[in-house]
Amino acid sequence: MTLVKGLKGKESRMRLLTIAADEFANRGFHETKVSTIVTRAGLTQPAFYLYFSNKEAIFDELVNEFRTRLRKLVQTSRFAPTVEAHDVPKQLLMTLETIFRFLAATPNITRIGLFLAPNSDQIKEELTSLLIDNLRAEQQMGHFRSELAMETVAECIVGIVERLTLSLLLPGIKGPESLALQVVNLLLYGMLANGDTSIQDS
Amino acid sequence: MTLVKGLKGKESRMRLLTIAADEFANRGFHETKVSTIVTRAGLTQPAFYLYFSNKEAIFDELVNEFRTRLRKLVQTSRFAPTVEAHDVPKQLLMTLETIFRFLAATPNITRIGLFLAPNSDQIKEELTSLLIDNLRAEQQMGHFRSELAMETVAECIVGIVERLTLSLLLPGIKGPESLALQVVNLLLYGMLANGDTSIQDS
Amino acid sequence: MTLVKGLKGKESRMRLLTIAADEFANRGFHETKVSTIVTRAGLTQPAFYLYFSNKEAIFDELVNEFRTRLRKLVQTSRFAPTVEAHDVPKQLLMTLETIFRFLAATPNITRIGLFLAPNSDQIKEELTSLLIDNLRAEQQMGHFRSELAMETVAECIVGIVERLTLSLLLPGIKGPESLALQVVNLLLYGMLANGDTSIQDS
Amino acid sequence: MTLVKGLKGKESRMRLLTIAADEFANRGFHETKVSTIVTRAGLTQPAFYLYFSNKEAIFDELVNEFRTRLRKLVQTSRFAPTVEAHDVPKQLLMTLETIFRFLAATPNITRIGLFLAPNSDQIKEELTSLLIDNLRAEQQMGHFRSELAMETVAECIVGIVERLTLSLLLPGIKGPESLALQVVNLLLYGMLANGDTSIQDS
DNA sequence: CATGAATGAGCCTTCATTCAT
DNA sequence: TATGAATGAAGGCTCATTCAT
Repeated sequence: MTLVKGLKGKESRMRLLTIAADEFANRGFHETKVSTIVTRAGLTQPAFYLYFSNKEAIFDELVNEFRTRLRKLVQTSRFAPTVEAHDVPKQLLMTLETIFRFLAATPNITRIGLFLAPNSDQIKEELTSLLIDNLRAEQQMGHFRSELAMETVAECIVGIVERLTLSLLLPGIKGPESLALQVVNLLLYGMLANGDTSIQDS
Repeated sequence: MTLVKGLKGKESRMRLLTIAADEFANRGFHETKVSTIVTRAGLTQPAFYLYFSNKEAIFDELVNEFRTRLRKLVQTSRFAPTVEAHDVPKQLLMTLETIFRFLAATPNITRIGLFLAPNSDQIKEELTSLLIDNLRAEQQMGHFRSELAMETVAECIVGIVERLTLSLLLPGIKGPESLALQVVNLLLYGMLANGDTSIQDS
Repeated sequence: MTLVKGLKGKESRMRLLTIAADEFANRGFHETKVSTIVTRAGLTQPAFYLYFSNKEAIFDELVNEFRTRLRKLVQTSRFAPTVEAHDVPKQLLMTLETIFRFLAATPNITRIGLFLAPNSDQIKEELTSLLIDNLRAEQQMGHFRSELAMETVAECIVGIVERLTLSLLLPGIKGPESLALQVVNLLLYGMLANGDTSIQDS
Repeated sequence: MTLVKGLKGKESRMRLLTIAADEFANRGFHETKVSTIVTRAGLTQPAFYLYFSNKEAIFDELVNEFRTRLRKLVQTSRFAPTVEAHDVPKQLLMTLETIFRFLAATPNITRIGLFLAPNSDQIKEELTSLLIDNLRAEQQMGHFRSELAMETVAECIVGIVERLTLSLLLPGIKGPESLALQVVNLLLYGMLANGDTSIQDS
């Protein structure tokens, strides 16, 4: 007999979610069949509809899980406003590490929320605007160059994060810490060997 | 009667390609129906198979068109190897401008090749490795900081380009020149207001 | 604890019957879902099968309830055989009133037994043949015109009753007494303003 | 080769309609399977959707066909306004004969439109209101008794027609002419052997 | 007396693709 | 160069019903 009433149902639901995440991440929405999910979960088709109203519903739930967790993560890791100038690199580094670690820890819903969801753009926009707030605050405190348009910078950071995630992080080629470090190094200090040339001058 | 033999056929084929690009770009592969393409082209379904062996074939043709054109573009705009240090920014700027202009000029196949194609990763890898070659050459000439791993930097640049393309360029929010300028400014000189702090120090 | 053994079960069963009648009457057999009945009754699906062997069984029980009650009613209100000529209208009036009152009193099972049951024809046939007996007796006593075929007349009366029930009685537009009166008036005296013309003459 | 372009399609469509009418009439909407219709028509399932957008669509088309034809019929057979008193029976007889003949001639769509359609009530209402117009006109010309409420009389006639159709006409037990004659006889002259008793007197 | 959990069976519908003309 | 007509293959979903507790 079951110790906790309703436990078995919760477990079936959970199994379906996990398997669905795996299927969606590796095959995409259309190539993922309800029949496959259900078979892998050791259930039959009607059981699926016991827990989710349709195929889209389970997909959306996964997308929302990613979205919610990402949002919480970014909101939590906001720069402390009283940060000293020499703390900026460390702060940025930690933020990026946190993000990369989260993305690496949940690769399936990352793929779903970041690359597969029809509304992945919204998710990224949300992330971008949270970043913009942080960046602008730093900029007004004089930590970042005033001539940089932070909306664009934020988009760049998001672009960097998503590309590195897809091609280096998720395949396991590089780890979260390594990537965070390189990104900070690139973004803060730029590529040039010496800082004496400015593009505006040319 | 047609003046040039096969002209009408060529035109039908062209129409199908153009409409397909529009449909694929705006709805994705699965949501695009052969029946819709064909109807918009003023043809019937069997006519479609006169020109393309199946739905994937027309999609692939569009992907390849993008891929080929992008490849040509990047190969052409390779950095001249004998470049002077103060030319680096201008060179990078021009390269990025060229790329953004190309992407903005053919928005439909850009969306297809960059975001929809299952092999869009390959396309980006190709772009990345071309970039790596260029960047490494510059680095060895002492123009770029030696501690930067150019494979990662190249990925970052590609990530930046694709994100800015999707969220600012294709929607027409910013133009190619403006974006190129901002990217160069960010990448070359970094974000910090003054360069006296190093992340390694922390 | 329940005072009377099995009381709770009887109540559940009753509740299911009442709700099922409502659902069947308003949606029809196929559009009525066991799940709905059960939910409205505050029970779960398996509980349903504690009381009824299947969906058809509960439907049939409702149909039979209607059938039985109708049969009793009609048998009871049989014409007294020794009726005087001037009592005929009153008798018919009372019979019709009784029927209309019964139908109006239980609208749900009326709808089910009269319009939804696949065997509603049998029910009506039964009613018809009871009517035929009565009518023929009257006819032989010289109260009704001898050239009328009472089988057909009985069908007509049943048709009138069912139509008036559906469109005027159940919606509450007219009451049982009003309808009975009009029907008697029409059936006994006919429509013609004066009786001097006969169809056979034409 | 086909003589008339598009003929084959029209024929397939027609076949589907005819077979569907037969299935619906004999089994009802839910028990009728698209697969059955299509098999009987010598086609496959997708072919069905070439001609009808779904199962309901073909059902509705049959209902509408019945509705339209019935409407036309009744509108056409309207009483001529200048009718002489002694023509009334003949007129009514002809109208009823026409209706019964129509119903008998197309038994399948009759069953569908009159007893199966969810909106069969509307259809009958429409018929009723057309009847009311006719009856009232006659009444005002003094042909029918002024104390009869023609709305109710019309309902009665419709009820008679539908019941006789179902139990005597469609099964082939009686023919249109016979039924029409009996109905007229009953409706016009009433059931009483002599007209000297009035219900109001009792 | 009742429930949590699950299933068997089946139907509608869609879409890319083809055949014959 | 094209069309009218049709199909193969498959997938999502629903519902009545049952098992084990």
